[in-house]
Amino acid sequence: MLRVFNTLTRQKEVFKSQKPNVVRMYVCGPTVYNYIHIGNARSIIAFDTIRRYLEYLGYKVDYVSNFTDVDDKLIKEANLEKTTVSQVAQRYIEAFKADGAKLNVEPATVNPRASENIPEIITFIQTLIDKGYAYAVDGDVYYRARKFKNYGELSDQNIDELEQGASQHINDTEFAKKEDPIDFTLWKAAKPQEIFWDSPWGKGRPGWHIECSVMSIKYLGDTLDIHGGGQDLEFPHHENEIAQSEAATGKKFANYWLHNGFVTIGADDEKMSKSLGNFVTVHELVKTVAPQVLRFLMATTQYRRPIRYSEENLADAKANLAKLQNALTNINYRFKDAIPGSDTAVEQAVATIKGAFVAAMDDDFNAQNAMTQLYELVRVMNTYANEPQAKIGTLELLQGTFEDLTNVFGLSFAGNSLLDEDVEDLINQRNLARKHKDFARSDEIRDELKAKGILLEDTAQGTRWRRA
RNA sequence: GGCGGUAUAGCCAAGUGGUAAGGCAGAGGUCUGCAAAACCUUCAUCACCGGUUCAAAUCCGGUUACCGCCUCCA
Repeated sequence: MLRVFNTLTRQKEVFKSQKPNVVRMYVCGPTVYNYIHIGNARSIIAFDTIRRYLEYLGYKVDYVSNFTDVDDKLIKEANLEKTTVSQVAQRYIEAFKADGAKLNVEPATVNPRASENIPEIITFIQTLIDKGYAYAVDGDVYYRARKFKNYGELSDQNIDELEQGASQHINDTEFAKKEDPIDFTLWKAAKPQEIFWDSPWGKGRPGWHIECSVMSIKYLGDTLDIHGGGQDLEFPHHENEIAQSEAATGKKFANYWLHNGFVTIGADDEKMSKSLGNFVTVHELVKTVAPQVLRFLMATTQYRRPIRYSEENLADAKANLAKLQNALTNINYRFKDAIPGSDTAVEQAVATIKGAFVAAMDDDFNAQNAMTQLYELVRVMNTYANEPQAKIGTLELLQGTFEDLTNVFGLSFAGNSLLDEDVEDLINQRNLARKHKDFARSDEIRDELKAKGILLEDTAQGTRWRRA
């Protein structure tokens, strides 16, 4: 039975979807004015892993994640490059999808864009005005936060205790227009030369928070099963989404709120963020680090915990990944001399491992404990790879279980493809040399292959190879 | 100021009352022509102080350090 930590209640709750076997899930996506960095990747991978586990459990997951493609930063970037907002957005949306593919992230069911949902956004804002939850001032529209009785519930904020301007990102002229400092923008009037859409309040563009309410409701319905995002979105973004959505629909917006922890960097473990400038983009990192290494590091850490970004952690991830790959390679090599049948002791061990794996993931996606089970599976695989007589049924079970479990983390391992004939020939020559105890020649061939990135291993069942 | 998070071996990290999972690195061993891979064995009393309890990393009180959010951020 799956239990998840719900930010709304600050405790683990039994997960129950509204429709049996279907999960409606919305995750806040990026503002596409730049390449995504490791911190963004963490969020994407965390929720992709959660999605994969839900799918492992048999749920169909309707997964919606937006692209914020209209906002101040995009306008600024477009001006800087002397191009249009939509061209900047298009470029980074494509980059986002390319990075995601490298990280083995499943494509979302829908990636709605703010700019493509303007009529719906305007209608939604009008509804809020009609209900008295919003007001227009000089072409801007603001949400009357204090009128929403549960404002602050998600992040446990007492409205009167909020320190105005504590984040140092306030704009005095904007505050002057608001009835109350905590009110937030739904619609923003366009300045000259800025991208705009016509609206009942004049030319302008949507505020940041409104698009998520509008698009999640449009694609997934009034009440989501799961709403996800980074911890930095709890307040005010998600608080505002709740206020907007529930004021408009009169229904609960999301049953479970999940928030992932940050990626930290440096001696003080500071949060990696664009504003601090201490970020590494995925685009850059994958030039020197295999994407799967990053995926491993992030997917195998419990999603709410912080992750320190460091050379050492990447090296650890790489070593562990090799451990997994070796186990699969070792098992794969036994098919050629295996006989039909299966070993019940191994089958029982595998069943125990799978049970413990599910129990771990059921506990708020405890990836660390789940990984412990994967390592246990690896041990069983390696031990079985040394069996004098392997059986096909057991090999298939080990191989299949390994694939199913690693797939939950979004890891996929290539089997050994056939070597070209020259390499195969060299291996045969070497084995002949070894037979004649010509170890000089034997080692020479091994070094030659090593230079090509192919490592040989002599086992009781013959020589096997793997890529370095 | 308000709200929240973190502190466990050289590193990563699980564990919320019953006597410290797992991985990497290290040490020893088995196997091997040598190697590699693998397997086996080994390696901590849990930031600090005080309290409750037969029993605490786990509960209570206090202290310290670091991080985050308070309308830019995943």
